[in-house]
Amino acid sequence: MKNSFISEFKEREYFNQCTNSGELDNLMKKQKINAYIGFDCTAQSLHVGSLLQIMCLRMLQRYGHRPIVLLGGGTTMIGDPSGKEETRKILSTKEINKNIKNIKKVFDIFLDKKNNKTRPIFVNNLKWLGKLNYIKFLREIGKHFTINKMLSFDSIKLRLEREQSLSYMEFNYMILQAYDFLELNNKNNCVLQIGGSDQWGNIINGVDLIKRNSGKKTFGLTTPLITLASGSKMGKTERGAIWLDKSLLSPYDYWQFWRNTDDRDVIRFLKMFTDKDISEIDIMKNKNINELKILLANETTSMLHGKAAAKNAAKTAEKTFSAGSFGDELPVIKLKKKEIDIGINIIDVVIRSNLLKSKSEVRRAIKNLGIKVNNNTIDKENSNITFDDFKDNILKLSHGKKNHVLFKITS
RNA sequence: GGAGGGGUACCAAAGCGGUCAAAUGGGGCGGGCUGUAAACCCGUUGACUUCGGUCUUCGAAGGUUCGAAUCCUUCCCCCUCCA
Repeated sequence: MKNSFISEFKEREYFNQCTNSGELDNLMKKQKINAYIGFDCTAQSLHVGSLLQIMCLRMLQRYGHRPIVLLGGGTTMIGDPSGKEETRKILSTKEINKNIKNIKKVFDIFLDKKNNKTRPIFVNNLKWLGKLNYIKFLREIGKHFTINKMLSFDSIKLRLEREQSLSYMEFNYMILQAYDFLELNNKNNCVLQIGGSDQWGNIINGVDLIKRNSGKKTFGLTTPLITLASGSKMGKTERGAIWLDKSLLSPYDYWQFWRNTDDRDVIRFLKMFTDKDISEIDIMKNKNINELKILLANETTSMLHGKAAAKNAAKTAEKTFSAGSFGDELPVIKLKKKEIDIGINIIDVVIRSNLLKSKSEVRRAIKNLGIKVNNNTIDKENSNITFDDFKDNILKLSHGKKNHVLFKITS
């Protein structure tokens, strides 16, 4: 049973549901297959919420299978009602194309493009969805779907039960996704669709459609929704999404995200989000939990941003937290010499750092002893920053224990 | 179509003419303890402020009043029951 895609899939806790995992396992042992995952292109990039799916694609490659990355240029124009309370905002084609271009970069990083046998195929479903003829589509595809069944799917049912409006446009989403699978099955011999657990309904619709339309057997496989030990969804922090894009989230912040993992999630995340062998992780289990967190942060960060960036992030964290100093991965803000000559208030400096948004927040933070300059707590809100506060032209400003910014003087 | 209930800050939910920038809980943020964890304890949670105050907010728009989240009118949206 060892060393099969499905068994490792289960060991790493990627497994939620499968249309027929025994049969799929046999198939994947016997031959190399093409499998696809679709990605929504509503946002300008992907965030950790998609990371598990990306890891699935990587694993496919490791077992010699070929991943197909479907960037939903067409379906994004419709909007998946799954798990959504309201209709999504409708994006223009231009915006979607811009997003697709940027999202593709993520896969260029995570997936291996050198091996000819496993090199990923990128497709945009707008290519076929955009050309569909309505009457023809209804006659050939629409006839396989019964409204009775469509109404029973969670994505639809929940919306109707809550009497939230569901447009005819969105109602068609699952058919389009099913059609995607059919198309990929025909054109690319794709026999497996993987997705998050919320995609189950959409996926089995595709499996059914292919069966009815061409009599071929295909598979669906889903991953669980990752909830944190604290009960919340992964990847959504108050400060914003954990983007897989260094222009939206710095390597250091990405590293910090993993470093701050809840104790109870560390082993699970090592299995899910690193390439470490399961056996290796099992041995490490008893290691110091903080070392494991650092390992997790290093592994995940180097996978996305490269070894050097991970190392820098780790070094900066080490200096900032353990040595009470600072590292060069911290954000740097420039301050003009003249501004200090004139006299610049601590409140304005904090605002400039973007650590806090309003002056009231800053005043509050000062009152709560949450603002520090070079590790010294500020307790008066009407103090000024002076040249003496800069050592080697650097001033470290902190909000709380984890948020630091460096200031430098420029003439 | 008929009858009733409701829309309050990030969320849930009190308030029902002045003492309301609005109880309470959750969440967030900060402090303490620790391990950049969890749990727990404390503080804080509209904006601006010369710290005296000032300005904007309770579905939307009007009105009554010295004064409205609270009363009236119209409109929009949601929920429950009946047909």
